This record gives sequence, C-alpha cells and structure tokens, in this order.
Amino acid sequence: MARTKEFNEDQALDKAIEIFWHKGYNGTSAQDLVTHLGLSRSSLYDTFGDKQKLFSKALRRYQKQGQDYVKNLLDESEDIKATLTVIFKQAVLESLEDRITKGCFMVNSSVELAMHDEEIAKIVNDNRATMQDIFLKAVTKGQEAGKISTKQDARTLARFIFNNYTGIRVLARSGEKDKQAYDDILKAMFSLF
Amino acid sequence: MARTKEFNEDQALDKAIEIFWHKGYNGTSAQDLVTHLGLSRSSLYDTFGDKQKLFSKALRRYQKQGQDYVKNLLDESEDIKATLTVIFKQAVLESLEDRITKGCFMVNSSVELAMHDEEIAKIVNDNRATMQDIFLKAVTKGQEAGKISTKQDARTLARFIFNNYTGIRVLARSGEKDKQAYDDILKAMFSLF
DNA sequence: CTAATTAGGGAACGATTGTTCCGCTTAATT
DNA sequence: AATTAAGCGGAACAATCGTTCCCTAATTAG
Repeated sequence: MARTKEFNEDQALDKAIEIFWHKGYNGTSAQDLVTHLGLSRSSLYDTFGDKQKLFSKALRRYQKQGQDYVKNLLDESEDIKATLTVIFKQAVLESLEDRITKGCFMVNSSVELAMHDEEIAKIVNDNRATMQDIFLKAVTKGQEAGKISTKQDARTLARFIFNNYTGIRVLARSGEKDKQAYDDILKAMFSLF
Repeated sequence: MARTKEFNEDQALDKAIEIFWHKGYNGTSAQDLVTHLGLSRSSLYDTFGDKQKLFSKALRRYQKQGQDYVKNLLDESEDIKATLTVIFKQAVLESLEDRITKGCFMVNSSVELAMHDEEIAKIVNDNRATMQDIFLKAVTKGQEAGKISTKQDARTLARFIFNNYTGIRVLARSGEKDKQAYDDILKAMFSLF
C-alpha cells in the first residue's frame, strides 16, 4: 500500500547507541542524531517518537546485548572464576583500546539520567537486578563446584563484583590508560574468591 | 573607589556546587544558575566568566573539601582500618539519607565531562591521583602498624579502595536505598584488609 | 492506471540556550 | 561634594534546541 523504509531500524538504533553513549543524552542534539543516524528529521520522529523515546529504546537494546553476552559466557562455563576473569579482562581491554573512551553506556546513563527520568531509572534498576542475579547464580554454581571461596555468601560476592565492574567503567570513562591500574583492581578483587 | 559586592563569592560557589551536582553541567541552564545562586546574570558573568569557568571553579572547590575531609581523618587516625570504615559508612549514610540522591559531584563530572573537556579531565585525574595517594599513605601506615593485611601491596589496595568508593557513589546516584546492598559491598571489601 | 498510504527531504516553529550590553545605583577615593 | 569605578537588574542578542508540518516521492492494492 505504501512506500518501504529505506533504512533498517535496528541499524539506526545501533547508531543511536553509539552517539548517545559517546555524548550522553543532554550532550546529543537532534541535529547530531540526524547527521549520525543518516536519516531525516521526519523519519527519525515518525519512527521513534521523540528524543527521549529513542534514547530509552537504544539503552534497552544496549542492555540486552550486554546481558546476553555475560549470561551466555557464564551459563556455559565450567570454571566460573576463569570466566569472570575473561569478562573483566575484556572490559579492561576495551577500556585501553577505545580511542574515544566511552565507558559503559548503562553506567553513564545511570549517572546522567536515573534521578531525573523514571523510565531510565527503571532500566537502570532492572539492569542492576538482572546483572546481580546473573552473577549470583554463577557464584553459587562456582561455590558448589568448589571453585569459589565460600568465605563470603554468594549474594554479597555478586554485589561486590557488580560494584567493581561499575568502578572500572567509570575509570575507563575518565580516560585512565594505565593497564596496571586496572590489573591492580582485578588482582585485589579476585583475591577474594 | 567603587561599589561592593552584595554577595559572598564562596557562598555563591557553594550554591553552584549544589545545582551542578544535582543537575549536571549540560542539565543546568544559565537561568537555573541565576535563580539558584540568587544573583543577576551580569554579576554572575562578571564574577565567574562563563558557565564552564564557574563549573570548574565549583568542582575544584568541591574537590578540596572532599580531600581535606578524608585526609584529615586519616592523618590523625591511630587505627586506619577503623577510620576507613567510618569514611565508607558515612558515604553509605549520605547515600541513604539524601532525598535527592546526588551521588558524588566528582564521579558525576568524570562521567559527563572528562572526555569532552580538558580542564575537567585535569581536575578528575588530579583528584584520582591525590585520593589514591592519600589512601596509599594510609594503607602503608596501617600495614606498618600491623592493622592491615600485607597480602596485597599498598598501592593495589589504594586503587581497590578508590574503585569501590566510585562504585558506591554510582550506586547512590542511581537511587539505591537498600542499606544491605551497600553493607554487602563494604563487608566484601573490608574482608580483604 | 489510479487511488491510497507511507517515507523522506527540508523549511519552519516557538522555546530556550549561553552570553552581552545598557543604564542606573552604590560607595570608596579625591 | 564631586569623581570614578564597579555592581547589578533586566532587556536583548544570535544561535541552537527539540519538534512539527508540508510537500513530493515511492510503493502497492485494487
């Protein structure tokens, strides 16, 4: 009956993730979006509603990608401690390699928007709950397999892991490029398991 | 020779800290500043230059206040571990009490601006270096007094402490009000000393 | 081929942005 | 008391903000 879209919505969303991640919500203008997504103002607003709706849709997509990545690795893991090391070393690698250090889109959004936007607060809180749950299940499995110390209970460790992950992402966002700084944090953290 | 200012510059700076802390740099408009600081546009610009200069001056003031607080406590401390507990418990308390959770102005600014503004990046990096140095000296003292485990070297612990502090402040900013969540992190963290 | 419907380019909107400037007030110095 | 320099309230600035609207292009159903 009508014309077909000339762009792929998910690809556009990935572009939105990129620029919001880099510049933040308030730092990204409508013009930035038009330029970076490569589609017209009308297409942008017809497809996504408004800036806020586009942002939360992008953040949700980012959330799912990140969670799937971590969950899959841990679900299939035989050695939780080793897999956690992989995950954290990967985060460090990204932090060191990124020429424009973007940190973590979720952490950035927590800090910038969670307290001012209920929708974003929901996503952030849901993300924290889900991630801690993923870590909780993994740690429990690791403890049962005797691969992780039972000195601390699983929930405590899950929260502790998440907290250090957050810290590392902020460190990355602030531009730290000294590998030793990250490795020290990881060393201290993993010495607890 | 001329008229005297009707306001105190430091008091105005404290007001600026408040609103920038709460709303961020991009989220705070010139009108917000006029309203909140209670002085006219002309006075504001005559005194502080522009928005960016006012912001970095406010952030520097905040930095000094925070560093002095931690440094004084640790310098005068006989029991480093106990003093660190006090500092972290205080941060948790603030996080739980604040009706509008502002997190940490320095952390917020790192995330929002460090990668886009060289001046802010300088402040953030200087703050990290200084804080880690304060922790380093304290941990060393604690280890020498046999109050802190020597399983990890002092620099590693200093970075680790700073990382967990950052994480907790992000947690606060995202609105976490469950005391147990903070206490778990502290428990895990202090179990390393 | 025509009618119907959506996509998309781009001009245009009012509101708000950060900043400047003018004109009057105030107060210390001469 | 006169002079002078700065403070200050508020109007005004151009630029940019997020958003809407109009008009033509494209596509498919009938």
